[in-house]
Amino acid sequence: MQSANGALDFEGKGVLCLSISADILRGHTDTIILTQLMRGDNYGYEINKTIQQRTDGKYGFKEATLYTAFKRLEQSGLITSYWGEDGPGARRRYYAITELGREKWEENCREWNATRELIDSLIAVKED
Amino acid sequence: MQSANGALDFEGKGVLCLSISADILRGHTDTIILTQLMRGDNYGYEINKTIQQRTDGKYGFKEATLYTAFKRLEQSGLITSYWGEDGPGARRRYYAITELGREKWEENCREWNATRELIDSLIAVKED
DNA sequence: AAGAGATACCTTGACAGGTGAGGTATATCG
DNA sequence: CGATATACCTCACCTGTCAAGGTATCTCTT
Repeated sequence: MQSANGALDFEGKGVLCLSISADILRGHTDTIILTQLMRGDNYGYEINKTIQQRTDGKYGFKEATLYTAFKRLEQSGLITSYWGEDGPGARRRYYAITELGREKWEENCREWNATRELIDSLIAVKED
Repeated sequence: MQSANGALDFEGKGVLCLSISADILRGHTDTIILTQLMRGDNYGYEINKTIQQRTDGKYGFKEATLYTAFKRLEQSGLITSYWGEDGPGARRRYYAITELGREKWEENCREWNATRELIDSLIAVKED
């Protein structure tokens, strides 16, 4: 997954990425999406835009990544989905986090804290 | 890659893992290995043992992962290898970090710092 | 001398997540 | 009417991880 220059190219489909290689974010995709849904029901396109805004355009999911993640999360019972009311623009599929999803989110956050410390200690060049 | 319970099982081949799912460490493998080599030439088995010691047995590479990583790093010109002198025990293949490897290591460390902040901001449930 | 166990390396096939490249449909604006 | 934005979806491919196998050497025990 790591590209030749170690970073993602700046490319189309409404997604902006730079500096952060895909493999490093891998494993956080689900947690990031669950986090957005902790704030309330939302639909894919909007979730991704929020993420891009929050990171000043530094990061966003590729659409394929996003929708496979939704599928995976729904099949795992962490989220549910429903079609939004017919409003203006294209139809929207809304997602809602389940109780199981909330538990998973909390677990993932704890795991992230542990991981941060772990990696910090493993990429530090120091004597034993 | 995420196992059913979201964590790695505690299993054989001299590797101890718990709590941290594999996908989360993915992308840091190369950096972790390069870090060990920043301290001096070393061989695979020892590198892995050091990592396990440093993490109090919480993390270690599976052997297959380790040796594929060495291959990948050598093919990318980030490390070189040579057979150790015939000493006691089995033969050892030593690895040394190259100048390119040092540059990559520094780049990866910078990337890690950026990633940490990024994920911290993305898994925080707060208002805009 | 035979066997167990630790050290040390390696390969193969399967699997899962990310994603480029394609697609569909609707609404708005010039 | 065409372009653009919104909004969703699928497929094939690539890459990293890893279970499960393997080989060889040395030491310690029986």
